[in-house]
Order: sequence, then C-alpha cells, then structure tokens
Amino acid sequence: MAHSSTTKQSNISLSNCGYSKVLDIISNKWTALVIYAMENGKIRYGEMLRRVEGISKKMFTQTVRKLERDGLVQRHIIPTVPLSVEYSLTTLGETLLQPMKELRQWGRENYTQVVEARVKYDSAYTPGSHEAGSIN
Amino acid sequence: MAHSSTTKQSNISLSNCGYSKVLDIISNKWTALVIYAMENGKIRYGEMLRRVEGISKKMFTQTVRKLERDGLVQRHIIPTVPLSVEYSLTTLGETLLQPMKELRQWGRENYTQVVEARVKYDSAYTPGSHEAGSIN
DNA sequence: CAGCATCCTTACAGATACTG
DNA sequence: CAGTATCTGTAAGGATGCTG
Repeated sequence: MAHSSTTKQSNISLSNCGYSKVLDIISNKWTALVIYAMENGKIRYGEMLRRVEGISKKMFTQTVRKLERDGLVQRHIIPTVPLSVEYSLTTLGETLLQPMKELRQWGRENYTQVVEARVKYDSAYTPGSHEAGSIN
Repeated sequence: MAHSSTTKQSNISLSNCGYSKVLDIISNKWTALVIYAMENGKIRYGEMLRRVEGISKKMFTQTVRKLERDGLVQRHIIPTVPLSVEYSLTTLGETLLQPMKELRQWGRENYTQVVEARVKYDSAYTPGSHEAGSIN
C-alpha cells in the first residue's frame, strides 16, 4: 500500500493495529487465566474462584462480564436453589485459544532467558555493582 | 472433558502460567507497537517517536528500557554529535514476533465480531431498550 | 451460591520542563 | 538528538460488606 510521499513505512497507531484491539480484550490481569480455566469446557462460578488462584469475586465478575460482552464467553444460568451459573467459551472465544496458547508456549520456552537477561541487566546497572562478577 | 466432582485439574495461577509471564512482558499499552516498529530492523529514537503515533518520549523510553532489560531489544549508541541511538530486536525478541503476529491476525479477522457482540450486549442490557425487536 | 456496591490504594500514563 | 525529572489525573485492582 503506497501511502504517501516521503514515508517509507506506514505509521503504527493504537487505533489501526489489530494487536492493540486484541490487547484491549485480553491484556487485563485476570483475563487470560479466566479463559484458560474454561478451555476444557464449562465451569461454574465457585469453581472458577477456586481454580484461578487469588482472584476475587469482584475481579472475576468484572473480567467475565467483559468477555461476555465481547462475545467470547457464554453465561448459562441454572435455576437451582440456590442458583448456579456456568461459564464457557463461545465459538469465537475458542478461536482465540489457539493464538493465546502459542504465546503461552513462548513464555514457557523463553521465560528463563528473560529472567537471565533481567539479572544481567540489573547487575550491570545497579548502583554499587561495578561490573565485578557479583550476582546479587 | 469428563471431569466432575473431585477430579482436580491443576490450579491456574499468575505465578505458574506461562501466559501471565508473557503478558507481564508485552501487555503494556505501547509495548506491542514499539516491537512492531522494530520488526523490519533498526530504528532510531526520533523516528520511533514519529512512527508510533501518540507515544511520548517518556513512555517510549520507559517501554523500550523494559524491553531491553528483558533481553528483547538491543540499544546501540552511535557517538555522533549530537548522538544517535538505534534500537532493534534481539534474537530472542524476534522469536516473540511470530506469536504476536498471530494474535494480531486474530484481531484483524475477528474484531468486527467483537464489536458486533458489544453492540448487541449493550442494546440488550442498556436501561431503556426493551427487547422489542430492534437489532438482530 | 452468585453476585453488586462502596471505599481505598496504587500503578499507569500524559504534560511539561530541563539536561548532556 | 536523546533522553531524565516532576507533577498530576485517571483507571485498575484489592478489601470488605450486603443481597436475591
């Protein structure tokens, strides 16, 4: 797409980048974990709270509502007493699973290198460590 | 997915999920755009500010420093007067490009559906809009 | 059980000004 | 040119209490 005169590459903006749109969907702290909790099928509210470690009721509800609004999650109310609610991925939601898994895979394979890079960076730039071989 | 009652799948936690680790790296507002700006090779500070629309000097520096610390970006100083700095992805950084592109691709292909889902959701739950057959 | 409402604390991010 | 420093508003996230 030849865009304009002197520019060689098109600009990158938050508004035209497909990636940013995805991030808008899945970049919240708990969103990915909530999705993963549903990757094997339906799961109930209470079990979700137990499965996803550390999530609060508020954050779960907020997260899953957003996903529901985005069409990625289905909410299924079962009128028992007291009532039950089951959550599951929609067809659209399932299509997101694959790219997310690849990112997760990247994390599993490469996170060690990232941690090592951090240690190296920190030891190089921390005041007090003048490039001597000291690891904190 | 026949797991009823006491069958335990392992819990999902922020600390053991590879995905969360990746998110910790790339989920910031500008990170992905900065990475994309480097996907075709070296790019200088000034050009980066122009390419990534709306980013401030502060946010760029902050973002790129974090990426450098994580070992995904290289910083190359050229001692001109005044000085120049070029940024580029490391080998590790390039490996991240592929899964990120797939996510971006998902966004391009499916974002419309997400938007439609939102409209539908909002019209269903907004006070004042009874389901008297408008959308759909 | 499955939520919503409220308060509060921090992290994120923008604007602006200054420096080697 | 390529940053750093500070100030400030906003939004995310956590803690807690109440409800059908």
